[in-house]
Amino acid sequence: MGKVRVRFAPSPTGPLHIGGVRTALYNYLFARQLGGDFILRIEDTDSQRFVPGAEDYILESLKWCGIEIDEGVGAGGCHAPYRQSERKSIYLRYALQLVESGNAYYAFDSAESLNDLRAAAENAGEAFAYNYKVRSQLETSLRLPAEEVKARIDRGDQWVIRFMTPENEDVEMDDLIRGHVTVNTSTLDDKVLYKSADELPTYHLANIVDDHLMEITHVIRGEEWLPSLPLHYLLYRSFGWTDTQPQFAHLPLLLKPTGQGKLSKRDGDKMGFPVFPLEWHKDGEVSRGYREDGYFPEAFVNMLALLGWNPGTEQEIFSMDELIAAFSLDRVGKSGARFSPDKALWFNAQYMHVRDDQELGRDFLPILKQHGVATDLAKAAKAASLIKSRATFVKDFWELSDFLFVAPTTYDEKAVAKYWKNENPAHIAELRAFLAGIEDFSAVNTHELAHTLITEKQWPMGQIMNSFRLALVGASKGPDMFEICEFIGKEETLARLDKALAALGQ
RNA sequence: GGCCCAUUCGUCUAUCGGUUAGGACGCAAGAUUUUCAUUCUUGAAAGAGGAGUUCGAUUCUCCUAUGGGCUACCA
Repeated sequence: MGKVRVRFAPSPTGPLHIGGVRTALYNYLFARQLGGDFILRIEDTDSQRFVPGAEDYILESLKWCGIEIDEGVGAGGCHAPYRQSERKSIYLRYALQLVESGNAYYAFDSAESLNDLRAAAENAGEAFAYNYKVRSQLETSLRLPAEEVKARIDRGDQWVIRFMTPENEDVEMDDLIRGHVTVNTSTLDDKVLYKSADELPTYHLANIVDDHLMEITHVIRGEEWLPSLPLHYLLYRSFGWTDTQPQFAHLPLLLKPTGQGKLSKRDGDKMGFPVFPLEWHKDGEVSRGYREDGYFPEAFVNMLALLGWNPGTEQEIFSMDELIAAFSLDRVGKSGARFSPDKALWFNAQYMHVRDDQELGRDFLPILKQHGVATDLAKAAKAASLIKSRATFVKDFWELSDFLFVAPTTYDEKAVAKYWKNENPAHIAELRAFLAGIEDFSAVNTHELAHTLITEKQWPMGQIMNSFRLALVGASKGPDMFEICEFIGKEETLARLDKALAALGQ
């Protein structure tokens, strides 16, 4: 087999949701592992549903995720253009080719007459299907004389070209994930392939023609396409392209966290988690995005990769390179995966714990500034190193470390009641005097000296340390006490102790 | 309604006929720690139901149930 070529072919009808991102990711992983090409094609054949900005959104989302486009919109390539609206001139030829070979026909039915037929069928308790049973009685080139057909077209009547689905034939299909699937063609209807109204093909035609022209070898897409796979097989056969037909893999869908149905745009807003990679603005409404919520792209990608695929080992944390090496379509599950916000949080926390301090410091700096703290990168990075093990997002940092930058103004009542009693205040006063005599205020040094003092004096360690923490932090939280001392410095440490002794009494 | 796909702890999942059915999230308990976390240990928690096939089925087949998708001149 030649070079592997896969495509991600979204429709720019709105923001990509995480299911779409996962489809792109799997395509990308598959291509990268096999040294193939990952192509981005924009399927904008529906002029009605086109949403401005959606294409940029898709591009930016892929970029944020670290999914690199080898060819296509945003990258160029020898099969350009990659936007179907810019390829519209090529599709009619192919539709006509099918008409000529007897695999498709013209249909002149109006939208109203079709609606009437549907309504009539519904009244009779059945579903209307445009298929072998009815097509010869409708306004089609199958029934109308050739001259009449030509006259109508010349006259400018609107028409569509429909695929003539063969009757009662079993289509045998193979799916890389689902295995062998058989469907009888009599259950299918004659899909519209091309419409004269806007001179545009429908998804089915454009998709097959472009995949063929772009030499796509593997089609990896969502399960919602499985029902149209027989049509696609038939289309390849009618064109005579069976020998180069791509292999198919239909991915299970992403389901709502609770309740039923596939994940949809509104779920996020309702349940308080993002369904989009990036924030999306539309008509004054804002839909949350993973990026804006503070997720690391690596964590987001890692989480998504494991939703429907697993490596068969117990490894859960994967870098993109590791995913590329480990990914395989035959380890993709068959059933829909319910998306879990909790797990997403956990993944981000895992990446947070090992995140570079400098990088975290850079992200923390503007937040500090917002709170009126003027400090430098070194301090922000140091603070990050002290608190990242208890954070999920950088946005948690301030709440977890405000005491590193601002002296407490209040003291937690419960902590006061629990620790600021008995001999403790007096011991704290003694500790304050002791610390005042220490030159080297590094955490290791103060730790050692203070521990020695407390041990020699036989003070209760837990009581003293907690009182100490209460005085410096104002609450029972935060990193190692001596790390805090080092961070705020000797002067501030002593000042806070004085303040606490004054405020809480001895 | 019709067609197609799926079904293991609450959730994501491992198992490719023989296992005390494993891991992770979440939950609970405990350990460590000067606090809060982190980390570690432990615990509760699953094969939808029914028929087959087989010496033996979570695993293979069928039926039922349930869930999902599709059923547009949308993708």
